[in-house]
Amino acid sequence: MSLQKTIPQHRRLYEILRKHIQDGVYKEGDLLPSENELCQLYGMTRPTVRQSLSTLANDGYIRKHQGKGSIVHNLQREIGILSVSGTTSAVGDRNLKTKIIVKPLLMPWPADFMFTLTDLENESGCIYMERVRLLDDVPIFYDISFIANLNLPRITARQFEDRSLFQILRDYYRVEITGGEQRIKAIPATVKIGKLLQLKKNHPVLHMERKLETNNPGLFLYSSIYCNTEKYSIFGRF
Amino acid sequence: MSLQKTIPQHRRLYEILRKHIQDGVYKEGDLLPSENELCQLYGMTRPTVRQSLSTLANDGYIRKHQGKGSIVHNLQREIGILSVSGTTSAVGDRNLKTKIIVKPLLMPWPADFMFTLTDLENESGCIYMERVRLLDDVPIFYDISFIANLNLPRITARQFEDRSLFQILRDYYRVEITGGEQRIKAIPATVKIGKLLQLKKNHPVLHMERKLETNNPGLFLYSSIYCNTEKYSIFGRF
DNA sequence: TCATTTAACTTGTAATTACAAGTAAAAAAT
DNA sequence: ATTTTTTACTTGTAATTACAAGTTAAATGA
Repeated sequence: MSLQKTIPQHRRLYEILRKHIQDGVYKEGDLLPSENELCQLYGMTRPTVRQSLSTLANDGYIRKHQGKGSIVHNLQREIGILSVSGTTSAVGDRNLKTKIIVKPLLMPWPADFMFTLTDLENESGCIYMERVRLLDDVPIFYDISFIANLNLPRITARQFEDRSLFQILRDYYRVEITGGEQRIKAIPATVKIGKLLQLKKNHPVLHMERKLETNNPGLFLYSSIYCNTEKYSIFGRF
Repeated sequence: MSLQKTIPQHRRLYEILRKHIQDGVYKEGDLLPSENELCQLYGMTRPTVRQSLSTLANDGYIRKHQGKGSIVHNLQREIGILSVSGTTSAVGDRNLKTKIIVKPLLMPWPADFMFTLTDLENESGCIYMERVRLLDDVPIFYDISFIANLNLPRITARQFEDRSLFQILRDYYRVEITGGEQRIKAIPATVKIGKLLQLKKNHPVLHMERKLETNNPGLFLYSSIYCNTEKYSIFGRF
């Protein structure tokens, strides 16, 4: 079974423009080519172009202004609440490092998992991994991830050091995040969490439990994330 | 200047369906009338109906399935991260009470405000209020709100006890939330916060700083929210 | 009876046309 | 020179048509 037969035109243009925005071809505040120009450039009609732009706007990559145009709005932002916004200065990706605590391994799901699982998920077991992410060599996230072992061949062999989990899923398996839900709490740091995040025991830590939906029906990503919010806040747009 | 001259058809249908979903006319899991049926019912063409449904889907009220239909998906959810999801049982609105700590009053903006303000906002001053919201008589939120004093006549005279701030803005001033941003941290409770949320000093507390955008350009709602996440988590979808 | 095929739905994609409404810069008038 | 008007753009709204693709249940076959 092939993953995608034909890509719709509006999707194709969406991906082109999104990539251009992320790669900096169009920068924050820039005006995108007008709808009619895009029609000519990519040989589509306006409704098709508008569908692409509409999706881009919904995803927060651009803002549309009647009579003016589409303005790039590529704020610091990932899925839901993810990005880290430093209170002192803006943070580029260059200072972000990832340390693997537990390499990806196949195992059964924990007995009392934080989310309810489908039978299919339960049967197939999960890919488990633990990572700590550092910003300027300060540990910010302690990340425990669970993915159902569904249609992800050889994933435990991939290199997770530099690339993000999302990027790997996207590049190798064409898995895209389409939405999700999360629960957030403030909890006192346990000894283990305190050690990993270089905080004292009982220091306030942000705890997120997340379930991410993908374009692959039935495939979800689960993660339990502990955040050191001493210096940085969790930033989110909606 | 009137707030709205003519409402587009797709917007009108969107509002109708959204209201029906929220009022329970269409319940969770229900199948909405098909696009062609909606065309007939409301005298529109399919592109117009599809635009309404597309917006509803983007806002999370429905999910569309090719060949099947649009399924209502009105999960517990407000704007961004707001809803409270009890770990023990689902929480209805009936147990939610609001206690006013500081009644709405007009005052200048704080000197070192958490977000940067426009000149217009700075000149007009802000409407300030403090509230504590209780769930089953347990204080959950300590909410400090700031709104620019722009086109909101007599707002300080309104009753804020039962109704939410959002509801008042919507009903009386036609102000709708269109998006926003927020920063989240885990912090130790101060003495004041501990007192209001019935927690010991230094107990972990969730702190959210939020800026909400509205359909009224230039009008933003700001709030600083402290949450007791002992028994309840903050739940969010995206 | 059971499995397969067909038909009748559903939403998805896409081109075409027309006009409305907002924006900004050029042109004209003062 | 400054203000006003016009013009040429931009996106927004909306109807129309056609076919593709996924879903479901009825009809048909063995």
